[in-house]
Amino acid sequence: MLPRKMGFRDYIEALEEERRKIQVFPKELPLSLELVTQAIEGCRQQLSGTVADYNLNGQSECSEQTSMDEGPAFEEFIPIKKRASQDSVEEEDDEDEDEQHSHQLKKTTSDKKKSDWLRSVQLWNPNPPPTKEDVPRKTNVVEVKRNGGAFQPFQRDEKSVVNGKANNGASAIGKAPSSPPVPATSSTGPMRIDSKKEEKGQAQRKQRRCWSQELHKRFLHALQQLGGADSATPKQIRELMKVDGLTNDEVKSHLQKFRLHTRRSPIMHNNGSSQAAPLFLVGNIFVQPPEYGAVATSTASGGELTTVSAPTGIYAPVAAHPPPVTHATIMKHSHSQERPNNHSVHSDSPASSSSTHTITAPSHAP
DNA sequence: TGAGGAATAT
DNA sequence: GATATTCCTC
Repeated sequence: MLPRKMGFRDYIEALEEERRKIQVFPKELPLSLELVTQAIEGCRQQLSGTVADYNLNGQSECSEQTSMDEGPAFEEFIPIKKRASQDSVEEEDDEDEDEQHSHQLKKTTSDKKKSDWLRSVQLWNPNPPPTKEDVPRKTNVVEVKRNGGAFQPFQRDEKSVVNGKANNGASAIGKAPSSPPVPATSSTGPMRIDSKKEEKGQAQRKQRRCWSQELHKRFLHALQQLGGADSATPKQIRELMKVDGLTNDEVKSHLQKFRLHTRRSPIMHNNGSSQAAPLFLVGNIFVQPPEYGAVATSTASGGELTTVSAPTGIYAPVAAHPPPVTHATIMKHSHSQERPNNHSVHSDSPASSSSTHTITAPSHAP
C-alpha cells in the first residue's frame, strides 16, 4: 500500500477519487470516507516533506487494520444499516436497498413508524440480534412489556402490505395478535382452507416469527413454573409469559418444538422442575448446565425480566461468553437470522438458550 | 375450548 | 433440516 514518494501524487489522486466515490454513500461508508481522508492527508504530509511517521503508519494501519483488526468488528456492524436506522431514525433501513431514491419522500412517515415499531419489537425479534449498542435499550423491553407490546406479532395483513416490506408497523405495537384470522366460518367444513385462501390468499398465513431470547426466556420460565414441558400447557404458559399478543397457537407450537428437542436429547429434560442436573457434553467436556434453560431463566426473569438481558444482552454476551456451550449437543439452534457472532452459537433454541445464561437457579415463582 | 400432534409452509 | 403456522383430532 505504501507508495513510494514518487507515487504519492498518483496515490493521492487515486485516494481522492476513491473518496469522491465514497462520498456518494456517506451514510453507508462513513468510516471509509474518514479513512480515505486520513490517508490522503497522510500522503500529503509525506509529500510535503514532513514525514510524520504516524501518518504513514496511521495510513497503512488504518487501511489494514480496519480490514484486519476491526474486521470482526465490522462484521458486527454489518447490520449497521439496520441498526443505524434504529439508533437514529434518520436512516432508512430495510428500504435502503430498493428505495434509496424514494426514501426521502417517505422518510418522515416511515421514520415514525419505525420508531414505534422498533420500540415494540423487543421480544419478538424478527431481526437479528442487536448488538452492544442496543444494550442500553433494554428499557425498551420493559416498556414494551408493560404495554404488552412485548410480543410483536407481526402483522402483515392487508393493511400493512401496502409498503411492501416493512411495515409491521405502527399499529402492531401493542397488541393485536396477528393471528386469529378466526374461523369465522369455523368450521368443520372442508372448505375452510379454500375459503380462507380465496379470501385472503396467502396473506392468510402469518409470517413466521422467531422467538427471541427474551421471549424464550419467558417461555422457559413459565415452563419451569409449571413443572416442565410435559406438564405445562400452552395456555398456562402463555398466561405466565404475560406477553401481549402472544397466542396459544404460538406457544403451543413452540412448546411442541421444545418437546421434540428435549426428546431428542433427553439429556436435559428436566427442566423446570428439576432436579438432577444432567450433564451434557460440551465439546469434550461434560457440563452441568443450569437446567436446561429453565434455570437461567428463572433467575433472570424471575422477577425482573425487565432488566435483563434485553435482546442485546443476550447476544452480545453470548459472544463474550466463552463457555458453554455447546449446545451443540443439545440442539442446533438456530434461530434465526444470522448472527454476528461467530461463536457458535447459541442461543436460542429452546435448549440452548437458556443454557447460555448461566446459572443460578433460584427457581422461584413470581 | 383447549391440547396434542401431524401436515404444511417458509 | 429447522422452525413456525395451520390443520386435524380428541
